[in-house]
Amino acid sequence: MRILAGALLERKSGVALWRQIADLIRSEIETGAAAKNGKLPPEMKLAERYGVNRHTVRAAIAALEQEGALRSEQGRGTFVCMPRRLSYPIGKRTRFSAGLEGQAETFRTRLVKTGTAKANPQVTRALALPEGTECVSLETVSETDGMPISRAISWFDAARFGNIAEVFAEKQSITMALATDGIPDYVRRWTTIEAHHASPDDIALLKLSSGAIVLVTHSVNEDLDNRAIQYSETRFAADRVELYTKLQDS
Amino acid sequence: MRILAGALLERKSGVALWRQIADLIRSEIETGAAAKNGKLPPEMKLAERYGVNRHTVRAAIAALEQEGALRSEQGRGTFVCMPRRLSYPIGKRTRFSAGLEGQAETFRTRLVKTGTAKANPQVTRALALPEGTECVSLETVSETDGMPISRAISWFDAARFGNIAEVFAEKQSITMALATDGIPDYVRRWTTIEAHHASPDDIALLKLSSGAIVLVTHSVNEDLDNRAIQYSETRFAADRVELYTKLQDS
DNA sequence: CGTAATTTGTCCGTATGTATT
DNA sequence: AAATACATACGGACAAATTAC
Repeated sequence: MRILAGALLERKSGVALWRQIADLIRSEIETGAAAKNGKLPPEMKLAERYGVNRHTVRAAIAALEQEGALRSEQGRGTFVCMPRRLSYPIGKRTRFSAGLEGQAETFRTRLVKTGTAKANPQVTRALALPEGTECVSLETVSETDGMPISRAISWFDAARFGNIAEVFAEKQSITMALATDGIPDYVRRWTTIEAHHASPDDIALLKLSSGAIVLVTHSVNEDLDNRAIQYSETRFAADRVELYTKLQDS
Repeated sequence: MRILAGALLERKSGVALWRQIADLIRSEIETGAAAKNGKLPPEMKLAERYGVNRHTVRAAIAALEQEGALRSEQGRGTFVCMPRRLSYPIGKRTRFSAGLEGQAETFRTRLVKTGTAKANPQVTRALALPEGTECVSLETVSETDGMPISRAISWFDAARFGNIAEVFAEKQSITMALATDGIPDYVRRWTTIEAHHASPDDIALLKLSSGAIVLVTHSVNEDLDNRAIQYSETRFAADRVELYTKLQDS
């Protein structure tokens, strides 16, 4: 019956079967295991494979259609419309769109929220500022081809970059906003990488499913005089990206 | 107070309420918003805050207990037990115990399994060997202070390092085993980083609870003549480590 | 010290949603 | 389409352990 699926699907896990199957199909699409030539097996075959009823598979497919990963056509079949995992380089010269060049058609970073406030110690320590310094925060969501890839909160010293939110709103790029503010170039000083369960905010902004994972990086960028100018927390949808580093100094 | 929760919690969304609340509490623990002095508010207060029944909160807490984030004691309360993360540097000169120096008392890498076989294409490509080349694999588990931190599978060209398993068994260190085999020094060429749900093997070997996360790195080490000598997959317990990189080349 | 208040653990029952047959 | 089984969520009651007074 459902002996095989019994190993993969859990029945009282708090997640409905159709949603688990949706998650499964999504991840199988990513590894290329589910779909030959971009076409999914028939619903009956899938129901058999997962050891569930056809109606349950249909609910899963409906959800994936809703979120844009699949498109099914009566009489023809169900087809994949979903990108593969992107490889995001974290190096000395980390830039969002430049790093993903060639892996997607369009790039966009959208401003979600901005504010100015006394920064918490974590931020001021990273930026080497006195505790309690006023900082500007920029909350953004980055997308490639309409799919959210990551969201970030960045902090800047309000005394030097008080207007960065407005400049960003115009230029749509932090690199360009910094250039306008007298920072022609900058490099990544360090990056820490953690993995966490997605928070409710992650789930909403990155369009994740509950139980999804995010790769969380904290990083500091510095100008060419080695002065810290930007501290960021970036949260990547872990099933859409891998991070990548090449030959690095100790 | 339950107006707020009403905006965050969705009923009939395919995800059980108790699971959504578990996600919420987990993220609040991480930001430190949920627990004062490491103690969670009483179940009744939480139920009130989220606008649900106490039993639903209990289900959420039980899930977080299962995954190792909370511990509740009858009559006393529910307490946070998220361990502090070790910071594991991935740099040009990545070494296990040297990297964690000062963060723990004892370090140990234990050999779990070893074998020789035709390597799969992923391995041979990384090592720049002809497809189907015989490779030695070493499966290890690394611990600090008795707590498993990571496990790794490393592959070496069998023609050059056919005896590395025996040498490792004696030396208890890959660096020393390579030195014995004529590799006085080596550097990290590249690293990719992904995050996944823990596999059954991860759960067993790293003593994780079900539902835990692993940080998965793939990496290649090369000798001083830039010849690839070692390809590794390392799986870190994500709630015990963060990865760290400093100033790195493009 | 004992007693009451707090807080978690367990049991019952009922209504509704989900999945299969 | 209907019957069945199970999971989810709620409500209440009381027991057991700990803490406060």
